[in-house]
Amino acid sequence: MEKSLKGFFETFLKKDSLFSERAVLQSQYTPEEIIHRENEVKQLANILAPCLRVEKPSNVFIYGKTGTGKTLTAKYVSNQMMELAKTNNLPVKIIYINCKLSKVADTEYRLVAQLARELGKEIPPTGLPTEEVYKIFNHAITTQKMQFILVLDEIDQLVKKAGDEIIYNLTRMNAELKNSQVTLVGISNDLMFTDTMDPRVKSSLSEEEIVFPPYNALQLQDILKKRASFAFKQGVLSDGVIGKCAAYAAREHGDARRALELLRVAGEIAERANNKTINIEHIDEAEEKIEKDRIIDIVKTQPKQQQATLYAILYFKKREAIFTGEIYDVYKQICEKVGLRPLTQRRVSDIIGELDMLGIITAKVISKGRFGRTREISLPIPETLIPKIVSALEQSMGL
DNA sequence: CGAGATTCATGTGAAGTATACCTTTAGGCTTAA
DNA sequence: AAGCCTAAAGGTATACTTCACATGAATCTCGTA
Repeated sequence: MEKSLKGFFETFLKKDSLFSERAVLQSQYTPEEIIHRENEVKQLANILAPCLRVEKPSNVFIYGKTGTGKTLTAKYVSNQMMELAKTNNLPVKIIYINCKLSKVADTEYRLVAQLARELGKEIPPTGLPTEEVYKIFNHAITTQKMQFILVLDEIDQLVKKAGDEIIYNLTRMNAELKNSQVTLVGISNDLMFTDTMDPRVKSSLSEEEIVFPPYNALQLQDILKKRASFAFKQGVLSDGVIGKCAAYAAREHGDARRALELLRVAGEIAERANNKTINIEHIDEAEEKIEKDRIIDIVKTQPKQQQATLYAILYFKKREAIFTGEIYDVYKQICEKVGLRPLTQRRVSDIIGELDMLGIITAKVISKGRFGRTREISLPIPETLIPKIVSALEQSMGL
């Protein structure tokens, strides 16, 4: 056993990789230059530039669908500015926060706490009055005498969950600050979400707006080609692979992140299968794997109650439409089996809503007329994945 | 036959509760001078 | 006397419960043709 494992590692080392620089395809990677987004980069830079002269820039609201380069552009521009600020010793600080990473910034308290932590303050996970955390944050900002730019990614998630007062409070901070100023950059991929906001908040957040249109198939190809040339060794990509990736992604409203991921995973699959080149079939496989990993990951990291609820839903997998009441009955049985204290239907109803938000299930409120009113739940997940999710759930709940 | 009332099963909002965690404060004990 | 530790008091955020009311179309009711 030991020997064969050693052998495995040895051949693994000897086997030459298809990749020359895998990181280039990973989503956190920020390339040296951004193609097909020159305009947006310029716009954002123009808007934010005043802070280099220690004047307050306008707040900016950026929106566009997923994978249209919003985050990338924001990061790119902020990196450049930070660098410039550093070399010229300018008092500028940019803080980037992704509001979607739950547990990091999905309530007012958590967001402000996270902001304060970015400034090196220790904030407990609970216990302090939110007001107090604001004070700490305020203090941290005032003492540093700087231009602060807060980049709030996926801001729609935050507002949906915690209301728009947060943004109002943040924009209002400037009135009280003497030395420093705060500029907000909100990033959202939900175009409609500003409609639900208080008009005052809306207008203060979007003093400037930048819209990111989706990439078209050609632009996607350019991007993929560019990255692929860094990421892979020469000649490992078969003809048509890039085209297919781009086509896939273009179909999904021009999502470049997805296209890149597709390419990377396809590469990994090919490599693992000891293939010398990446073929079109690998792309199909990659597509499946990505979807699977994404869902399994979400499912596994859910709290127990959410898992139990989901398990109850999956119990009905064959049926098209499932109703809340049925789910709750099954859910209670599951709780008993696993030794979990069952929650009330009220709460389970909310949990179903949360699962819907996560995109694992689709829940729609319908009225069945004489037979009451309920949520109609269905699974947008491919059939083949369900057994895998079920076993992942069973494992993590100890069934 | 059709308009309006009824009804069902659950959605949904508000308010209350339990839990986990925080800071502050006041003793009580230890320690060093 | 000063310093440090601990426990109690007083406070908050979050997840959840309880209570009460809101919904909205299928079905029922009843007046009318």
